[in-house]
Amino acid sequence: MKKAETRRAAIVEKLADHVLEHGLESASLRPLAKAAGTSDRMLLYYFDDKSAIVTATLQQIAARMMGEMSRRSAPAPESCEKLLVRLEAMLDEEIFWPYMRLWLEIAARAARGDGFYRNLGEALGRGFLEWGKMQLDSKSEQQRKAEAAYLLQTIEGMLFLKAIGLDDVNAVALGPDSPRKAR
Amino acid sequence: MKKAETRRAAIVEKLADHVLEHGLESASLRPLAKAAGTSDRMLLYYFDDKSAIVTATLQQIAARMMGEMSRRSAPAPESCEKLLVRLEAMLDEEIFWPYMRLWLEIAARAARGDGFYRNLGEALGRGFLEWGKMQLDSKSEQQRKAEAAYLLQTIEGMLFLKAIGLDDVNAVALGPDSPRKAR
DNA sequence: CTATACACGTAGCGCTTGCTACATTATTGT
DNA sequence: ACAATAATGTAGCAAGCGCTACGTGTATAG
Repeated sequence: MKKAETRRAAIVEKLADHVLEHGLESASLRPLAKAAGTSDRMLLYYFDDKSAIVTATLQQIAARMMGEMSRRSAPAPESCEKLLVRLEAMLDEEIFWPYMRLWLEIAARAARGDGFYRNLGEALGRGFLEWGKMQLDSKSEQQRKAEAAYLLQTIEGMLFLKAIGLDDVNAVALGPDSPRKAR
Repeated sequence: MKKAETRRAAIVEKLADHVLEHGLESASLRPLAKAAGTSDRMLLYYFDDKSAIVTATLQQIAARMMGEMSRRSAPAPESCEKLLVRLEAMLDEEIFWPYMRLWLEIAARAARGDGFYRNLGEALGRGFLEWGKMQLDSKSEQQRKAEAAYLLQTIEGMLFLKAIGLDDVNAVALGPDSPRKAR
């Protein structure tokens, strides 16, 4: 009873580690089971089917990510530019990269029309918007919304370019000659 | 001799259709062969192995995409803002969506460290930068570079948000209250 | 002490994956 | 016409996929 839940939770922890390291593509039952120190048979004993396993694992990962994010919240709201600088720095922290490349995988599956990943992606995206709004010291609610949206769009663009090895382009796009800085 | 090349080219056309519609994930030999009206056996007769098939197919797709892009080049260079509007419109053309979601898949694989997709992604990204530079009427070379980078980063951000169903957020991020528009 | 529910191993099913061995038919160049 | 070569069909392999049937040991409740 209680033991089952404990064991289940321990398994999910290890599954989260594995998925963060190897992605969804290699998330098939036997490798997952091995990573969790059990068998495919037992994974399907603790969970209904594979999709339940993936759901629980991604929930765990989302929780971890949320923890990392809130640990990096500013003590007080700040300006959009300053927040962007902090987000930029986060993207370069190696701790975030596993989450980020997984995030890309989720987006790719959502783009293919998979409803599960589409809903998940939308929820996580809107979650970020809420987090962003709380960090911002915008003048109006309209502006708060617009700035949060701007930040989300921008860091996703940065994520994408980083993924394909164009970090230098990111630097230029945020540099002094960019329209972002032109005022 | 010539017949072989012709047949090969015809096959690649159909493979490109299939990959554009169903993505790389479902690009396994037997489905591909079926889409091309042949057998897995014959695919491996015309190509060395699966990776050669994928390479040829993606080359064909890149060529098609390039055609669509150049067909939409402005007659004369234009400002960064105007070009962004045109790119925004392209992203909403249904004809581009198959390319865009495939583009996301490539980025996701590149982020996972797959060298093949990393190189491909970087090459395509830099190709876009060149295209963008040619469309821009920037004042200096520095600015041309920065604006092209800005455009690439921005449309990738838009692509990402569109993928997870946040088109509304895109609209807000480009709207009047966004820092992008702040004088 | 025994009956029952839980926990887990072993083995396998039917299917798909990339790829190959072998044989056969078409199409050539001479 | 014939020999060589190109093109294609049939079958199958070993591995991996999600999932299940069936057994067995073990803990616990009556």
